[in-house]
Parts: sequence; C-alpha cells; structure tokens
Amino acid sequence: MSDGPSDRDDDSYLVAHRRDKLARLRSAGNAYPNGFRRDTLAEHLHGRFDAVDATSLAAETRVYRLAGRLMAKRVMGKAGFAQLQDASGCMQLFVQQNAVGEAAYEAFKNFDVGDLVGAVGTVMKTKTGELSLKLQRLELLAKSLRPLPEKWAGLTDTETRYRQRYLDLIVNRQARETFLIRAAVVRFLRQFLDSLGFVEVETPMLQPLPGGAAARPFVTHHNALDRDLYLRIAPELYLKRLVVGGFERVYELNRNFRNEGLSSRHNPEFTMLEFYQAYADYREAMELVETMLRDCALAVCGCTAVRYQGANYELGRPFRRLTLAQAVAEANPDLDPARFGDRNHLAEAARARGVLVGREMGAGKLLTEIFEKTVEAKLIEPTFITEYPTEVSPLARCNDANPEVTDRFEFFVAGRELANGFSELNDPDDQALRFRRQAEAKAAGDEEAMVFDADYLRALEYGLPPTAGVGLGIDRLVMFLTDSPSIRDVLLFPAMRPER
RNA sequence: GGGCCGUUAGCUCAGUCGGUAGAGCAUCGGACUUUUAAUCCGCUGGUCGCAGGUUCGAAUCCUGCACGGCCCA
Repeated sequence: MSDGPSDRDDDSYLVAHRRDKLARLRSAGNAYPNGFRRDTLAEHLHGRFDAVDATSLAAETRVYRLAGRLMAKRVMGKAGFAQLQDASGCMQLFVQQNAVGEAAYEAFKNFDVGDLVGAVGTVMKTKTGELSLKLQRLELLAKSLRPLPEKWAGLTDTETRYRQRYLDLIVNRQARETFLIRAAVVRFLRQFLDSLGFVEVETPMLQPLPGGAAARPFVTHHNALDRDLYLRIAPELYLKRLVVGGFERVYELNRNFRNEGLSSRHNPEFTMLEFYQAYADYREAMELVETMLRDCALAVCGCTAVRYQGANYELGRPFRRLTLAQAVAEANPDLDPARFGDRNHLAEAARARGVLVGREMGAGKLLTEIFEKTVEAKLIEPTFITEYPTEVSPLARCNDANPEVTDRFEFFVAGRELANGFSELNDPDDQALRFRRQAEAKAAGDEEAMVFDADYLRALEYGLPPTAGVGLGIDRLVMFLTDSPSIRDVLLFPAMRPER
C-alpha cells in the first residue's frame, strides 16, 4: 500500500496495551506459531449439531478443532464465553478454568477481541440452547494489535470500509456476502458460457492501440521497446480477431481500464465480460443475455425476483424492447419523430436539454445525447434499447433496412446500462470508412473517438464470419444482484484518492 | 469541474448563544463457573481533518485546502 498511513503514526494506548502483551508472548516463545491445524469449520458443526438436543450432545465425546478470530469475550471469574469467527461463520466457545488449566485460563483472560486463536473441545449446548464448543485447549495463533470496531454499532464509515476493506470484511457480514455473491456470479457466467461451447481466452491488456470502445485510455511506457502502450479500454478487437481465427465462440472476463472520473457507477478499472458468437445476430444475442441474466439470478440469489434499492425487479419475464428513437419520442413528446434525421431540429432540442452541441455531431450523435439525457435514468424495468445510430456505433453492422442505424442493443435495468451488444461489422470496407470517420472526429476534438486500427482491418479482410457480440458490465450486474448502491461496494479495493 | 452535506476518543455519535471536551461500547484495574450488546464497582482515553483569519476567548463564526458522501455536468 503506497498511500497508507505513515509508519506507526497512530499508536494509541489501546495498541500500546496489546504490544505489551505481544512483548510478553515473544519472551515466552514464538508469538506467531504456525503449528495448529483445525479439522472442522463453525458452520459444519452447526449443520451437524444444531438440531441435536443437549442430553444427546453430552454423549458426544469427539474432540473438534476450530481456528479463527475472537470476536467477543465474556469472562465470569473462573469460566467465560467467547465467539470464534472463521470463514464459514461463528461458534461460541465455553472456557472453564478447571478444563483448560489455570495457565491457559489466565492466557485466555489476556486475549483481546480480534486475536486469532485455535480452540479444541467437544460440542455442548448451553442452557439457552446455543451450540458451543466446550474447550479442552485454547491457544493464541496470532496477536491482533489494533482494536476492532465496536461490536454493536460496527463499522459504518464508508471511507474506512473502502480503504481498510479487511476490517469491513471482518466485522460486516453484508460485505462478506456481497463478495461471495460476486464470486458466484463470475463462476456462474463462466459455467454458463463454457456449457454453450464458448472458449475463454486472455488477450492483451497492454495494447499498442487502444480500441473497441469510446473512452480515454491510460498510457504507459514499455522501456525495452521504447514505445507507449495503452491499458486496454476493451478487448473487443482482439476477440473478433480470434473469431476470424476460428474461435467461433469466444469470451473474456477480465479488467478494462478507462481514464475517467470516479463516481458511484464508475471505477477506473472495472470488470467486463465480452463474448462473441459466430453465425448469430444481435437478436439471438439478446435472447442469450435474457437467459444468462435470468439463470444468473436464479443460480446466485435463488430466484428471478430481485430487490434493488427498495424496488422490485423481475428477470423471469422477457425484457421490454424498443428502439432508441421510440424511447426518445416517448420521453420527449414535444419532439417530432419524423424529424429525427434532421440535424438542426435535434441540435436545437439537444441544446435546450443542456447538451453542449459540437459542430462534429451529426443527427445520430445528437439523438443519442438526447437519449442519454432524457431516457436512460428512466429505464427502470429490464429493457433492451435497439437501433443505435450508425454514427455512434463504429463497430456495429448497419441495419439492412435503414443504414442510419445499426443492429445493436443496450440493456438497461434500474436506470443503468448493464450490457451492450450488436451484430458485428464484418465488411472491411465499411469498417475502414467508419474508422476514417472516427479519425475525423478525433481530429475535430473528440477525445473518445476511436483510432484507425490497420491490423484489425487486415484481419477483417481475411473474413470475419457474421457474428454477434456482447459486453456485460460485471460490477454493475453484481451491484444489482447484491442491492449495492455504489460500485465501490462491489469492488474489494475501489480506487480512492491518497489518504491525507 | 460545479452545488450541497460531513470530518470530535479505537468504534458509533452528542456538543445549545463563541466561555475549561461529553456519552455508550471498547480499553485498563477489581468481583463473578452457563454468558450471549453479560452484569456490578472503579479508572483511563482528545492535534475537535489541516492551515490561516476574526475575537479577551473558537470544536462552534469566516477563508482556503485535504479526504469522504450525495446530486449535477
């Protein structure tokens, strides 16, 4: 950690007390032993014995070994209770002086909440019926020098939760569950695509040309080659090269980097799933996304009904579909849909809605701006928006009936874009034309415009099969499935400004 | 980038009109062999985010900055 607090700058009296204890441990032997082995987990014991009555438990003579963090300590003279937390859950420990011995009991009294301990004993039930481990032995495995947040109020300060995620994970069950669900989502998506014959690949994160999306890249430098490289903003162009190469179903699930601001929906590095399927179009891709999201919710949450920030969502029904133009017309009744190709009309409407209209913006770009301004946040129910203007879709295939729009969709839920997909543009001459238009936009000042990628064109010239592709934002999907209001809640270590 | 809100003990939070810095939990000492927010008794613990300014006097008012949150771009 480069931006952490300076060395030992905040030793309080609380830390000092614990350091004294550590010093005594050191003089008595190895203060950080690594010899203790557990043979079970808290949840295993609960699963096995919670339903067993106290008298039957009293006959259980098997000795179990647990290890974990001490989360509570209640000492009453010559006996005490403690709470041990391991990766699976919690188990109460019952410590009696005459069972563990006087020396071990004294040591126990000196343990602090937060210490890592090993506990050996038999199962029992207390008089209130709580399953506990009646200890024969208790040993310290690692001393905790800093006090944990208070047991009742816990840790709520968002800044500390993000900067010291380990603390958040120790004390906030919700945080732990969020990241377990995240892992389950990723696991599900891989299984889902694998089962359909998709091949997972890894393509460059350091790219000579940043391509595949409209975004500003991070720039870095390769010393040996003495050239700048770009952290990828998307893997798209590489994945389509692989489709050219015969990987007809291919996906990558990994990090992208975009040099943009931080917000509750944006982190400079974020995780994207991109998958490509040859001999399919965007409509089939939509079907696949529908199935994928429904099955994902089912696998991860157990049902297709999702509660997010106080509202209910149903992923079990087919998602609403409408074109971008329809959506704009619906949300802007004062606009004339018949004039959606009229740049002047749209420029005026865009300006009236606070859009900074640039000279290089055509009708398609302006319509999209108006869409983003007036529609996106209102797309609450799961919705596919289709027919994005060709002008804003330089990698998507034109619609056969109307070349002004592309065979493209974006998926929205809870007012947020979760996925983007289209029938891939596989006509190399059309792609060359689109790249040139992007280069013109870049020259005119659009910093997010794409760069001309000659090698990608060369690949297209060998022949890209008709293909559909989709990008799915994993962080936003996990936000949705874990009822998390901020992207920072689903990133273990979100980007933060340096501390102090 | 702009607006609003926040930053006080390890944690969660009070702090009135500008007049010696408070609580709960945790810590520390003592009692206690079925507690579970254990209980009881006693004691600790502070660079009030940072830097200036106003004032006899600033946690409090003003300015700037840092970090965080929400909203907007």
